[in-house]
Amino acid sequence: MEPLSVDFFSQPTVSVARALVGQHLVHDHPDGGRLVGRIVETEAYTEDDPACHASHLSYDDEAGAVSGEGRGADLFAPPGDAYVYLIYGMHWLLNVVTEPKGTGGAVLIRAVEPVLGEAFMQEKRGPSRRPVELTNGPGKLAEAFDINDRFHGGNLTSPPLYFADGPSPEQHTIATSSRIGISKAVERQWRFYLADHPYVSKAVPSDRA
DNA sequence: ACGAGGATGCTCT
DNA sequence: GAGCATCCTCGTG
Repeated sequence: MEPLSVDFFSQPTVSVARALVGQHLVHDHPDGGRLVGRIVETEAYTEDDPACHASHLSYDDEAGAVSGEGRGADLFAPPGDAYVYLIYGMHWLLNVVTEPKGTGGAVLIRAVEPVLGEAFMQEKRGPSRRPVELTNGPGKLAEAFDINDRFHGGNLTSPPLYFADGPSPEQHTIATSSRIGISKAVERQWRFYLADHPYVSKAVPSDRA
């Protein structure tokens, strides 16, 4: 499996979010072997986006550093870097940083369909869990793939954690909606998912909540 | 099947 | 102190 390159992630965030649907997420786990999931749902977050952690920050080109304070500063990192953070005090969410260094943005990986390593994912998530519940949400897939803040700031363009080619996206219908679980910029249709796919998360988009 | 509410801790938008 | 890019359990029908 050849990793998707830095160039792939240096593109505009919304384009990357759409292009990642149908690709694979791969984790070569030291204990669990190779874990692979097909990405079925993503969301885009950009620098000028009120719902994004980078929205109140900017980049000082002279200084070559982020102006302002906050966790969102890491969204200005080089494309292909991991942005992993804790939400609701419990769940890790995996994002991949987009656009050139100095431009803030990332794509949230919201759901995948297990392709390889399902037994290990079952072990991580709990033995009595139904298969569809293993990875049909951003917190769930992080737990199933054993992803937490130890990956934050590392690159996602080489093992052990990376993205790889999947079936051509043109073979599938990619639908869009408002993003899930946000209170700002709910009008932006920046969630991308495979229409009618069973592993897409069940939550309701924020403009119809 | 579905909805309500709680868990739990970091960030400050 | 409030809000948060979530998930699970426990009610009710």
